[in-house]
Amino acid sequence: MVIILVHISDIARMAGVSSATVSRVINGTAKVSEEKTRRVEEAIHKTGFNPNEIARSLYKKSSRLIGYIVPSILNIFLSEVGRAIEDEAFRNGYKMILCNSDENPEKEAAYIKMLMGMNADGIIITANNENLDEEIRHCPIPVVVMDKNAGTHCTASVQSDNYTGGRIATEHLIECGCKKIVLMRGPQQYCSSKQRYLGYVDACRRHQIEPRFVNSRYSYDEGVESARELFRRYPDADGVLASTDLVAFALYKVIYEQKRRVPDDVMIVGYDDVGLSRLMIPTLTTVAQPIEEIGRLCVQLILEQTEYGTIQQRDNVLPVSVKIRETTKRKEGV
Amino acid sequence: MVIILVHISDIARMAGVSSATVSRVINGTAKVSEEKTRRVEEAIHKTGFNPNEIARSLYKKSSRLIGYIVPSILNIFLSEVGRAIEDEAFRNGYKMILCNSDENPEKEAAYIKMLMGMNADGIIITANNENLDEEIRHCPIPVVVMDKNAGTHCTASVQSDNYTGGRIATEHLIECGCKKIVLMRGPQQYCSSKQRYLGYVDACRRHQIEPRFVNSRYSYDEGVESARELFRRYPDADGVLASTDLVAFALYKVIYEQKRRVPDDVMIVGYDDVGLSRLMIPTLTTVAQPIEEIGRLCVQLILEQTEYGTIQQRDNVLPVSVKIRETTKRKEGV
DNA sequence: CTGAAAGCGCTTACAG
DNA sequence: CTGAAAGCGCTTACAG
Repeated sequence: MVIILVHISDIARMAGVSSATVSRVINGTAKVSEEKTRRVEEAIHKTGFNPNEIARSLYKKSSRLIGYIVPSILNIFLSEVGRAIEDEAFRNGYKMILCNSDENPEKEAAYIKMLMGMNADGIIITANNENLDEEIRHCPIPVVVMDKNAGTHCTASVQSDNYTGGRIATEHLIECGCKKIVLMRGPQQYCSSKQRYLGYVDACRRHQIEPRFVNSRYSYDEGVESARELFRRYPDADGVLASTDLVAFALYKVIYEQKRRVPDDVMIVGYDDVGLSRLMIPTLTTVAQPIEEIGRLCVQLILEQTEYGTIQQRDNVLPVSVKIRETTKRKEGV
Repeated sequence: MVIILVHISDIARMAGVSSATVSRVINGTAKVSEEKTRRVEEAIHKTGFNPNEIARSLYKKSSRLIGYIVPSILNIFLSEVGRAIEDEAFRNGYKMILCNSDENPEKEAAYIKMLMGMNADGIIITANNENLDEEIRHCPIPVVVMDKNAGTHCTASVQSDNYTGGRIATEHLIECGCKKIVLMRGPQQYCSSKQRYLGYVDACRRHQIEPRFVNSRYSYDEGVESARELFRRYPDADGVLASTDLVAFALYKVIYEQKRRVPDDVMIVGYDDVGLSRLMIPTLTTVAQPIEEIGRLCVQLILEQTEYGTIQQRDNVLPVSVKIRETTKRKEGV
């Protein structure tokens, strides 16, 4: 089957006008007489003409494409943010290119270069690359950094209030009556983890509780290791703050192995509030990041920069809250 | 900060050659003298020149972009396939545009139109849209349909062997000694679900077991409903085939509520083998779809069609296998 | 081996 | 209001 592509010149010929006029009708960029408008619209309708975006992009220097660069979409939190970004992009006529970097700086650089070459309108990136700021120094398109502070060369940053997250999670456990609270502390080179740690420590201090922690990365398997270490070092722990919901899930496994009861022996608070946390058994109390809003704001910032050439607020910190579910419960007599 | 974009003409001037020669050096499309090649490469290196892909696309009518249209990336299986697609695309210098359709035909159509307008090189779609085939009839770019049979107008299809999946899952439960096996049957308008059902029924017949089923959609919440109905209708069920791993997870919840023991009272087999199935407690026996391979093949088919204008095998059915974990166990004396 | 020229399919000053 | 022309930044016949 041969499919004949129709171009703007075909429409022009059919409607007896110039290509310029057709373009004006399509984009509404200038007044066109009613009669010609009608003829153009008819021709477009009849042929199913779909303007070539690439040609338009070349002239406009904008492809209405946004790159989302993350370690991996297999990380549920990043996947949920990606969904939110894609939604907001779609609403505004943009498309999202998904880029999994595996935290590999070369892959990140390759993607940034690709996106630049494509006249992407913006990049949303979450990376732990030391050189990222240098990397995007010569990037002519807006770069929004997610989940960390804005470097010198990026356009803006969006993150949630990790300090408060760490603090209120701890306070919640304290209110529930926990005395031996242990933090599964995420990698301290991530400023999100560092902030949560600080929030945790401050809450402990304020309530005269001794801070304890084990280091924990964000993957499930490493979560299992950390959880084992946790109960080795703190066998009497009665409250645990997991670094993510997935790590909390890993913690469940160890708790199950050790036949500890939740929440009676140990209470648990996760972090992120991904969809999964509501499904776990027992359902997981967790610190909810405003995932929808994070995604929406990242896109909005890019549109703002593209449209006005500047941005109202460069560093954006979104509020978090504790979603109380079955893994925490106020103890009798507290 | 002003970023000066360098163009091919700048390189040409710096190297004292024509743009054509620069292009030839970059693309290796023709012999260029050593001396000029050196000068061009030097200029490119010095300026960090990054060719404008949009301009190239316009001429080449290929943007090296592949669209992945799915109901939602929040579906873990689709997210994992997406990761595999993106990997394979990256390896070949392609980028993936992620499109969540929410099973909304209008969104699907909008995305297909967008992708056509962008000279995308291919579309990978999984949809249950009756009119999809008509939709892509006038689509000049290759369309690979995932998880269902190829319609008349699509380029190719990729799916795993759902009939066998249903059959071997059932046989596994039978071998484990289950007598009252219930299928949580996915929507029968999906041919994948239908095939699994047929495989289940055939396995039952062959072993003189009566087929039983409850209808179940693919979401967690609907899974919970179906699981409740299941034990209402078949309180003595000793083996359950869940329609997906996520539905199996929903089943866990109901089983937990009803204090049934797994695998002693009920054995469970999931479907898909998403990462989550290995993390569940107990770990889930499931029918593994070759996720990596599905993604890779979808991309390969598009490249094949793009490169050769034809495809070796239009309908592709990939093998499945049972991954045995803790939810099934051979009963004593079987 | 190499350059001038045409062309990819649009959009927008410019002139009327 | 409208069209002819130039231009977006590349690539590739074409001619030498």
